[in-house]
Amino acid sequence: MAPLSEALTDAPGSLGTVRNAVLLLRLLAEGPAYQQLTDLADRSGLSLATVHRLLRSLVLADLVEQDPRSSRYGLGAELTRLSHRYLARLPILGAVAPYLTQVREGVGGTVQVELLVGTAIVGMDRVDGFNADPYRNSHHWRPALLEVGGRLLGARCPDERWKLLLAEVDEATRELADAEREHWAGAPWLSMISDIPGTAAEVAVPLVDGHGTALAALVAHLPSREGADPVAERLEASVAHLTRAAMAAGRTLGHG
Amino acid sequence: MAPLSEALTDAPGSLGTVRNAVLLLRLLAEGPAYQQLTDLADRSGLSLATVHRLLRSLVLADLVEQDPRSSRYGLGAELTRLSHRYLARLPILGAVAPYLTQVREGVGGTVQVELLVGTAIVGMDRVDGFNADPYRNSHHWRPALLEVGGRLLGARCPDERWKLLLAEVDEATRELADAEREHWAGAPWLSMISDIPGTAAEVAVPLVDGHGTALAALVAHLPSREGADPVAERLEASVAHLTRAAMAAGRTLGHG
DNA sequence: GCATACTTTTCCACTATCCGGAAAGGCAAT
DNA sequence: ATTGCCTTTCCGGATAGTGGAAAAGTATGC
Repeated sequence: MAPLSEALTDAPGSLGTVRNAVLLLRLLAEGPAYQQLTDLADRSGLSLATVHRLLRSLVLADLVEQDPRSSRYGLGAELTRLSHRYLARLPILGAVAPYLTQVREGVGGTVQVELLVGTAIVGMDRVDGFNADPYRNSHHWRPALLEVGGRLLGARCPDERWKLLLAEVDEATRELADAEREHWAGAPWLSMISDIPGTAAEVAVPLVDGHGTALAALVAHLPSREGADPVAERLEASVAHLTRAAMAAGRTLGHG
Repeated sequence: MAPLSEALTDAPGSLGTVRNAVLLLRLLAEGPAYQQLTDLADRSGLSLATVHRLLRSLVLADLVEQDPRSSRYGLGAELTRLSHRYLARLPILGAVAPYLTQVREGVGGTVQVELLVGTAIVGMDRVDGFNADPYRNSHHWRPALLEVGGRLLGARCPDERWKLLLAEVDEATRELADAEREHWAGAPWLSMISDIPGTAAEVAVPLVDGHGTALAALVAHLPSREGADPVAERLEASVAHLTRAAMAAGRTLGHG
């Protein structure tokens, strides 16, 4: 049976139909954009007829699209509408949004607000730097522990969730993460040499609410400028800008 | 019965459970962030027990969150992950993304890629202008026909969909839209005096694939600069930049 | 060109399971 | 303490979702 289905198999008190529908959405979310019925039936462990019925229902709801050419199935556009509604009413996003442009001014690079959802770190809002690289990975996402923002947020999660995050990465990073967790959880900011071309480093600070829980990460990408001040100095300045914005956002949030 | 439920009531060949689950998601998407069970049961026309069961299932799947304080229900974070996966694999977004920074350079204002989903126009990718207003309505969304991008895309839709769009706006814009549809559908670009503070006008061009169907709109917000060239001139220049990017994106798309 | 293999879709009887009414638990007020 | 409101659980019965198998539709081979 597919790994994903196990995670959902034993969920007492959950409607089977809903469970199966969500399972299909998850299967569609991984792998290629459009997938065939047979394959989905195989991976889900459900019968062909059931999968077909479920997908037809989801298509009717626009949560799933069927490619008219190949009649294969993929995720649907309605998901973006629901997601937008979710984000539009997320207090933390509204709280930081006004400060993002200021931070860009100070940092000079791209600034992003990242959320930890499931085991992935995803960018929810961004302000691109002035001389940003044309290759902007807007909807890219990676396992949380591979990104600086994810480490910051992941280390602050309860152990149960932390284990899930570890399971998503390779042996090397797992060891690193286990060794560094304490440090990551306590640090007021975290930096990392960036994989992104044209960017020297990325640095993140947590966005905390009135109760002290970290809701999101504010991440800046420092551009690499030849012959400019050493990275260490610019990094320090960036941290100052980020923290200031984070604290301001935290204040407007208050005790949620 | 609530207006939304009617739209879903008669959907032959759709599983009732899925239909109801989606109905609840839609109800949660409109109105306040967190809503109470009783209210949802009322609006959906379903029994309390049923709504409770459905919501519990959706919570287990992270598509819905329950506020531990008030035990009210709202949309869940998993929606953003699914939405991200959808967007990450949407060809048109990948095709324009590299050109957005160029367009910003030329236009000097914020540039956005907008999609028509349901009856709403939503921004899927954006590059903020250099002196962008701190008030950036990132996850704002409005009925399609109120925005210039929505008019461009809506007018190109089949009549059936066009009617739905009309139903979402007030009488005045409805008349305007009916009169202008032909024009909007044929125009290679469309502009409009902007409601957004600090912005003089917005202008949009369609992003078309190899078959000539408009998949999205590329929208630029021209900043208002005092004593600068008349808006008309800057608008013309912006249209040039936008069209060039749109054509380049269309080429990399090819015949999908 | 036909034949083969594969994939999607439909049909149908069965019973698993989803539904609604009603009762039981919580939580804030008055 | 009592009342009212909202959430959660319980339960029998009938609905409606399930899976096997057959049919329709499409691509691939020779």
